[in-house]
Amino acid sequence: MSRPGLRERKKTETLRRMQEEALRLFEEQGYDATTIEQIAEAAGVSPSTFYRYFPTKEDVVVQDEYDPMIVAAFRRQPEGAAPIDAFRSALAEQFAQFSPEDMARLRGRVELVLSVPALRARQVQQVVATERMIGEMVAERTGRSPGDLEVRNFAAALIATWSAGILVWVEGGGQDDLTAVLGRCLDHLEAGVPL
Amino acid sequence: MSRPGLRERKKTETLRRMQEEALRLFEEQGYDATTIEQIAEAAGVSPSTFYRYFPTKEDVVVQDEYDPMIVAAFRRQPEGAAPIDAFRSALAEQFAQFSPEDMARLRGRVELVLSVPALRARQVQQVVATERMIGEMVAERTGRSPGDLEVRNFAAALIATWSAGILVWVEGGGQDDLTAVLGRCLDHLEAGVPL
DNA sequence: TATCAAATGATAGTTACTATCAGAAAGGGG
DNA sequence: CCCCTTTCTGATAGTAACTATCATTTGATA
Repeated sequence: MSRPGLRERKKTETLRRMQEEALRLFEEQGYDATTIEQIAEAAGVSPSTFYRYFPTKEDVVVQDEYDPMIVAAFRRQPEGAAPIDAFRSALAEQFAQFSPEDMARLRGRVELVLSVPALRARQVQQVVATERMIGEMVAERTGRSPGDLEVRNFAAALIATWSAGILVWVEGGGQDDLTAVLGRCLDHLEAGVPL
Repeated sequence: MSRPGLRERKKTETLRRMQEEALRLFEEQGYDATTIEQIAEAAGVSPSTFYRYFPTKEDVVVQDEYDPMIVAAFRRQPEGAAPIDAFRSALAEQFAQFSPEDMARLRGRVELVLSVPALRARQVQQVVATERMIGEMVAERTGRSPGDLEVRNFAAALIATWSAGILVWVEGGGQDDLTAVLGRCLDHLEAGVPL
């Protein structure tokens, strides 16, 4: 029953502080120019402690809570729906409950990740994991094998469209309605990406 | 007129030797367990020289000559053709002149890249660059802007399909006809990735 | 052969990351 | 309140990728 004890509170507090200071330093002096020592120093811990919380420097930035949320939303869609429609609904549901601050944070993070090669690389691993999850879910829904060429192709194309949409959205300054942009991407994909 | 002098021949020879020895060592003892020092030693050069040829350890493996070739083949396709058809032809033309040895090498390299996270990350940069080039070419052909949402989406989906096809091909042991696999992927994409 | 430019090797340094171990701090039982 | 166990932290030492710099060698050229 007992709420999180002092020990656990201290841990989450330390984690939050390290992330905050790290992002601040990255913005102030750039990602590469910021050392682990500086981050640890700013957060009032030793470098050893930093590595206990984050396996790599990149992980301070790239630790996605959104992808799993959207995958979960996808899973909640009715069984009968076409996979692409299920995904469309899942995206809409998810972003509908994002506050403007959430959107701004998302955009800021995407911009940082885009500007630092090491972070971009790390982000890709996340995306690949998400692609695999989607592939597995779709395989289950349609009664196909996860290794099926079309299942793989569907998942790959879906992720690609999703990413392209977010990129264009960020490049546009985050002014447009993200759900609408992604909707247009999905429509275009469903039509066979004609030009 | 004069053919490449001794100097240049030595350079390409050194490059080839370093790549060869690196791949051998990677296979024998693993990527991470192989140091630059060992590669340099095996190739009979100093570590300094290694870094003069390859900016990073990853670049010994990931330095694609195929992507540019396919982009060039794409560029050679008739102006009037639909972009997706142009790409289909470009792929077919390209792989048609691959020897079985080339195919085996391609497969081996893909497998190595897949198995090492650092290499996968590096490979992505290449793919992103290729995606951009395709986007620009398509924009030019269709008279649209390179930042156009549909142009971006087309390029992203195309690259995704391409990658998915190669992955499935490699997972199948490279037995299937790669051109056929990629053809099926493109057909599926053109149909709107239905499931 | 003498000269110039390019390629190489050697050295020293920075930084991300790992391994290990001793000490501090939190939790639970008497 | 004190002891004991567990968990977290800090310090130290080390590896290896990568950078910067400079002296040396080697291919090209006149």
